Amino acid sequence: MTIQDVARAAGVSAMTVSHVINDHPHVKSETRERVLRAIADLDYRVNVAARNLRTGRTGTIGLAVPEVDRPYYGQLAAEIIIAAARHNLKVAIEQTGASREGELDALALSRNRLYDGLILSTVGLGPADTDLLKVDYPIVILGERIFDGPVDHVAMPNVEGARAATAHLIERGCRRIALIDGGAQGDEVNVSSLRYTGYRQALEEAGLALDPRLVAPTEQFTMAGGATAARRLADGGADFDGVFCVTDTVAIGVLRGLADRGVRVPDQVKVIGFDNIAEGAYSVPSLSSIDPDHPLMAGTAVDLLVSRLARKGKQKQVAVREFVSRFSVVARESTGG
Amino acid sequence: MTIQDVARAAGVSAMTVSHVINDHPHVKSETRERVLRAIADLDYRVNVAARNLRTGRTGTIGLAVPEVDRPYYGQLAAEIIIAAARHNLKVAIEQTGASREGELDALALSRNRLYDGLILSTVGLGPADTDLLKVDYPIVILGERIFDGPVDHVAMPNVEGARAATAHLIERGCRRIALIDGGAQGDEVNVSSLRYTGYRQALEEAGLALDPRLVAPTEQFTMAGGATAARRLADGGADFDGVFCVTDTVAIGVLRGLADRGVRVPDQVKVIGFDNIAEGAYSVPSLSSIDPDHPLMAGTAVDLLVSRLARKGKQKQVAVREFVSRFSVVARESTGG
DNA sequence: CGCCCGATTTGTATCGATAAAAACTTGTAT
DNA sequence: ATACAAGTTTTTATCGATACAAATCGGGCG
Repeated sequence: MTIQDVARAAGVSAMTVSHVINDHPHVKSETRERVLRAIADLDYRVNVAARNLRTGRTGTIGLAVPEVDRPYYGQLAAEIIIAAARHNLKVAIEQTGASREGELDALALSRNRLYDGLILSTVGLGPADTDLLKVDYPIVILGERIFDGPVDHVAMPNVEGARAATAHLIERGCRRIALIDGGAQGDEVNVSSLRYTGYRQALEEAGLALDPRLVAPTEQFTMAGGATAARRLADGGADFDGVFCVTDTVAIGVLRGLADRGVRVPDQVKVIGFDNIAEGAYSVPSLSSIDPDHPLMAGTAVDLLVSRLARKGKQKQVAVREFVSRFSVVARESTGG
Repeated sequence: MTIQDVARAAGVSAMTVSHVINDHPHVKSETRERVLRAIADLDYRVNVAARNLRTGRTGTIGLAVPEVDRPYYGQLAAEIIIAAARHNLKVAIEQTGASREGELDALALSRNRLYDGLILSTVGLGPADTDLLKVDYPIVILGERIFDGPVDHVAMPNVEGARAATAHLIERGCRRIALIDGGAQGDEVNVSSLRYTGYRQALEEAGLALDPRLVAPTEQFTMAGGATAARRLADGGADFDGVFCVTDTVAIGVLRGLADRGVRVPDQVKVIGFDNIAEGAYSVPSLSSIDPDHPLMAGTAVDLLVSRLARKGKQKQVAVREFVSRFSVVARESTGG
């Protein structure tokens, strides 16, 4: 079942069929009808592999995220699929396992031309990998800027959001605010370090001291990690009345960890996260958070990618673009009372 | 940068390069070395579109799920990606939006030969669509059996699991057990109706009457739907001391809805879900559930698909296979006390 | 009536890899 | 030395669609 069969059935050439399929102008409507009928009769479908080979386009973009089963990334993926569909693009999802190698693998796959472009949610790649991003297909990085990277970049307002989250706790009466983050990893600039900065700034602005005993690291941004960190914090003896968690997923784990120790939220301790994942609206207590406007981020990431896809051959000298999303504070029960 | 360039650089023919790439035997190791060096020097990558066209295989399987951002499907997708990787297969995720059209679209895409096979998590397709599944590439259905469908099928032990869940509530002392499910849709066999059957059986076995006022429908299997149903139930005046929810996602919404009405879980009402999603272990209270062994289901689905991929040309007369997973009851706080 | 122009249709070459089979090597048995 | 088998490499054709360019058609106009 090829375009040739359709051509034969419709009594035209293969090229005419191709023109019909691709909505080219200059096809008599009577001919178009005949071709369309033949296509329907034979139940013909284009062979995308052949088309890809000839055109060099696949109509698919790659999305590489650490893990699809983490709510944040699942929701991000859903948004990106929606945004890509607006441009008639399919999305193939890669899991990088939050590792540098996984992210490099994702880059390598695009080089196989499986995808026309790649949206890469980085966690593991660092400034040292800048060179690896100098490839001949479009990339958009979702996450922290890779220093001087040669690619477009969509980021959250990490510092400002974290500052607002912490300020929100202060406003609600907290004075001894714990931070649960990824721990310092040298001088690296990442989600954790940026949000730590925002936390520090907010404390400073309010004239509150930063107590190192209240900074609890968790290696993984998971519910398990959050629960463990919260229990450790509660067991540590240091007094605290608020917790800012590096992500909502961690925060949900923290709510659980505090419940394990009989700490009442928000009465004794108030909790706020970052990301505004859907689950936060349904936890008990419901979770206050920073909403970085995911649909906007997803839409922007796809738009940036698409604009470079279009500009394939010609003037590829478009300046690297940087987009930082906006945010809003979503106050729910966990900081109420 | 093609295989020809590599051949030239290595001083061999394109076929020899192809043999090296595909690990064919009968390549002198000295020649292999030379080719590999040329590949590395030129940083060559195969053009998968060309390979796909020639071989008719894409190395990618499709996974069509209602929505990736629902925890159950996200976790399922993650498991399937892992299982597929064991067979060197990539997974492309489609969202069907839980609609019949979306599921049909996913089928159509495979017909475009974008994928070698399809794992389809059905919600909308019914017995009437049996014919549409008679296609020339392998399909595995994840979900309820489409009556007499011509394809392999992986299911959960819905009736037995639901019965066990309800029995668990009874065992913990519940006597007036509510059900939150998808509502009856005619005689259709689906997740909702099967789990309803299990619920009914368990009540019967325990000699408890089925009170229609305790059967609360929710159109969507979402947290929002669960919360709404729970609030309606609590407001309805009918007395109840247990709730069996059709899925964990709904159950988490139910926990929220009950909290909204000041109903204490598990003191006043015990709650159990179905699926054992990761979030259930971290909710407050943590959620009891039925664990249908997702890794086993995902692995089986991929294995079934792969076994048909291998048998492409030859004897395709392998009987349709049916796999029903096992389950276990996971008791947590929501049915404790 | 012949010419020209735009609209419509078609022929040809090609994208890059690999299947199939032919051709060439080498080693070994006769 | 000769033939043959096994190992190694190359030649040729092809997968199915589309870019490009050329051919054909159908009025309108001088």
